[in-house]
Amino acid sequence: MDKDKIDKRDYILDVAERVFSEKGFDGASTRLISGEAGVNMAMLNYYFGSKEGLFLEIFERKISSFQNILQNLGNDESMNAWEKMEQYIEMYGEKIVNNNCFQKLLYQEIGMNRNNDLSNKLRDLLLKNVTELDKILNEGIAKGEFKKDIDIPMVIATLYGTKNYIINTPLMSSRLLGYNILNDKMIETKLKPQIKSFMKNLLKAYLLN
Amino acid sequence: MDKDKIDKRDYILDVAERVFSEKGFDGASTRLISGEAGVNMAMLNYYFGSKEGLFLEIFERKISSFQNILQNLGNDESMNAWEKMEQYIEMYGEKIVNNNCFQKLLYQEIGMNRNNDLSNKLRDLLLKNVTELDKILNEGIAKGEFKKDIDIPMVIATLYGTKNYIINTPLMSSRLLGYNILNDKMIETKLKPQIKSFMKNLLKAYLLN
DNA sequence: TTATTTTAATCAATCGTTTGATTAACTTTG
DNA sequence: CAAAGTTAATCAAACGATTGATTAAAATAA
Repeated sequence: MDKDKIDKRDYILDVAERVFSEKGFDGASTRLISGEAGVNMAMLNYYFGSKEGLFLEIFERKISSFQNILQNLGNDESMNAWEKMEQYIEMYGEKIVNNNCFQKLLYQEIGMNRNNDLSNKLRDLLLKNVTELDKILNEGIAKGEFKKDIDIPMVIATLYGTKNYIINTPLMSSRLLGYNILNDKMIETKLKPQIKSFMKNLLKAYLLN
Repeated sequence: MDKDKIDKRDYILDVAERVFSEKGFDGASTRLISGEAGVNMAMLNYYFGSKEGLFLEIFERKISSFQNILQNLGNDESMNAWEKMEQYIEMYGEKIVNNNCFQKLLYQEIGMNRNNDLSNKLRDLLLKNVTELDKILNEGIAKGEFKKDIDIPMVIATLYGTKNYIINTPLMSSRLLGYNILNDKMIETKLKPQIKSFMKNLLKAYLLN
């Protein structure tokens, strides 16, 4: 059946996403990925052409869902700039737990600073999200909600940098925070509320007049 | 000469540090490192035992200089907590340019979350730095300089996360900031002042009463 | 000489990929 | 309907290339 074929492709992508994020691109061998997925090694090349093709598809699968989530927020006229920021932080806090290993994989690849098609594509994708945030911050300045001298690029770097620091170095962060952030329940009950609350307080103090 | 031998060892370490941080541990083959350093491949194993031994020595070379830099600050009685924070941010801003590729290599390895001796050693080292910062923040709360409800671990994560985000994704950050942070002159004249100034303003707004 | 440093050649292991054969399901033909 | 043909899916096996590591010989220094 066609359905089964799609499911199997998707299943391989699921497994590969996990293995890549655990081991990195180089560390995740095609033998390991195919082994974990319970399929023959040759299937990876059969379905995705190459290891890099497989890697690419993992990201492309997510792109569409990334695209329009933030655009609706940016164009919403019923909220002021700070309310949009709060909403942005809420969504961003949710993603930490939901796309944990995808986010890690994403920034791991970007951190390599390769100049291949894949890396450039990923950078463009992330910059699209950044542009939405940039729009909100500029709107806040224009409307007099935010201080005039705020450093927009640095605010963006802070927002994403703090999140990445925590989820990319879980063994460090767990000792820093005092609880195990590799535990899903801890992420849900402690990390998510903590990071949302902190970011709102931090940016409220910095942005608002 | 013994001198030359030490110099050559050190030179290999310099080159390896750069290559590792550019390509990652797996991506940096012994052939590439030895080629860049202009020495025979076998020299790496002769001097450092193995590839991992070489990797380890790169970090061990830096550890001693890391140790006591911050301790002097923490024990200084002539400054109040916020002045110490400012001083901390100054030193932290300087390190961005000075130990650029070492910092990158450091967090790249920690991000792997391996459970070998090396990774555990590195985590302990970083936590030592963190402890100093923790001390300053607690002192500020105790003395009534800082708000009582500040989130200390998250402040630390923000400080290091923002820095790492910028230096680990230079191609992203350059587009975000509007200038090329791979250019040393740009780092010196623009990035360093900007990140120092921003961090002081951000934390001043969040920490101070 | 003796001891140390450096080299080229080679090792087994692993990498991503390709191959040719086989299976199963669907389509076409008679 | 049944036989023949066609297709995609899957497999074990092997490919050439590259990996980190080792060797024994050559070069250098003491």
